[in-house]
Amino acid sequence: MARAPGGARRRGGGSGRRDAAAGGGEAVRKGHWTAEEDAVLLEHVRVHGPRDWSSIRSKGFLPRTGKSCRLRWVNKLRPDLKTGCKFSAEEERVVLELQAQFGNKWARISTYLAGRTDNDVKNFWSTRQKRFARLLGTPLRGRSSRSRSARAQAPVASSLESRPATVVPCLDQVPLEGSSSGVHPCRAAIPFMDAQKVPLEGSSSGVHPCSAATPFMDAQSAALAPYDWAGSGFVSFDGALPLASDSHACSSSNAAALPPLLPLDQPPCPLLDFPGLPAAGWNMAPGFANAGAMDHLAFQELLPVTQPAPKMLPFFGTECPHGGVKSELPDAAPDNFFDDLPPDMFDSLDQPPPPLSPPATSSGF
DNA sequence: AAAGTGACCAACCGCGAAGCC
DNA sequence: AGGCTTCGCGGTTGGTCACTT
Repeated sequence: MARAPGGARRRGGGSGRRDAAAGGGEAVRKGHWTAEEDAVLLEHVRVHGPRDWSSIRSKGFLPRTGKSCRLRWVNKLRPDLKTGCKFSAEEERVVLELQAQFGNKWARISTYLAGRTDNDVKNFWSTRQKRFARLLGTPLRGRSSRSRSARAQAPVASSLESRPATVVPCLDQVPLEGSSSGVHPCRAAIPFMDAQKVPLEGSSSGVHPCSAATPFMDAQSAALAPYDWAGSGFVSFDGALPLASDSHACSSSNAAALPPLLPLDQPPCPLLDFPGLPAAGWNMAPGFANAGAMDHLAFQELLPVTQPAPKMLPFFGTECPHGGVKSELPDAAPDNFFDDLPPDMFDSLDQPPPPLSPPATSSGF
């Protein structure tokens, strides 16, 4: 949703309050950022890189805490962000699957989504949870489940994350469009898979999810997952999306003993080359053109970006005028592709994930 | 047209981890 | 080793816009 530029709105009303309390006497500005502040921050990043946030204030560049500066950079000023673009169906799918895999590790999840921040993902998920809660008539614990008016009347409860033993909404009770009755929730819940063919955990087939999932995707589903890693075990149904640095490992005879296999340990590194970058507007340090989760690495090594990073997630559709992309999956994958699914559909898979081989260190973790 | 509500978004806070001295 | 500082993350809050009633 296109919004008034930062600074147009003021949190708490007025022209941005100043907290004189924090710090040693000097007022710390809070609230929305002005264009001038953004410019100062950008200049600081240009010169020093996305680091030394505290020095921004200590050196008197901005009356903002380092924390606030970092947040502003990460969420709004980073040049590789998609701003103003809703999550596409594919992004939505990725979020769902990674959330099932990682839980509410938004920062981690966001590394797999070009141009999306943890805040984006978090907000997206939260909104989605609320939507489903409403659809299912199963109020979420916590603020998210309440309408604004209700919010004002009730104390804030626990977070979404702190839900107790998960109650997986019974899909039988959910009027799923096109869902076939009698299908195991795991099957029904994943419409882009051929529900009848997805091997269930504990099935006697002995088919490793890695090798099993892909071939069972129907043609249309496959078309919806054009990213290259979709074909190598992107989806698994044994509780967690597997991670694997070597997709060939899936074919190993002792596949069951293998670490998780999701071939995502190469996070969409530096991500997209966004034509909408303000590259011409401000001089980015070398390596910043594709700075993302790799901010620090990119800057530390000052890797010149000699060629655009591959578009890791080209399926997101056409580019938005301001640098993001619009979903372009008209009929096959409507934007509300998952809208008919219960919010906790992956909760049944949300068991403590097996020890993951951490994503490649290049991911910045 | 106004009120109510949902969706989206920006930014804050608290906490924990990591790094430094 | 322990305290302090900085940074990063997840959760939460509150504002605005858009849509519905």
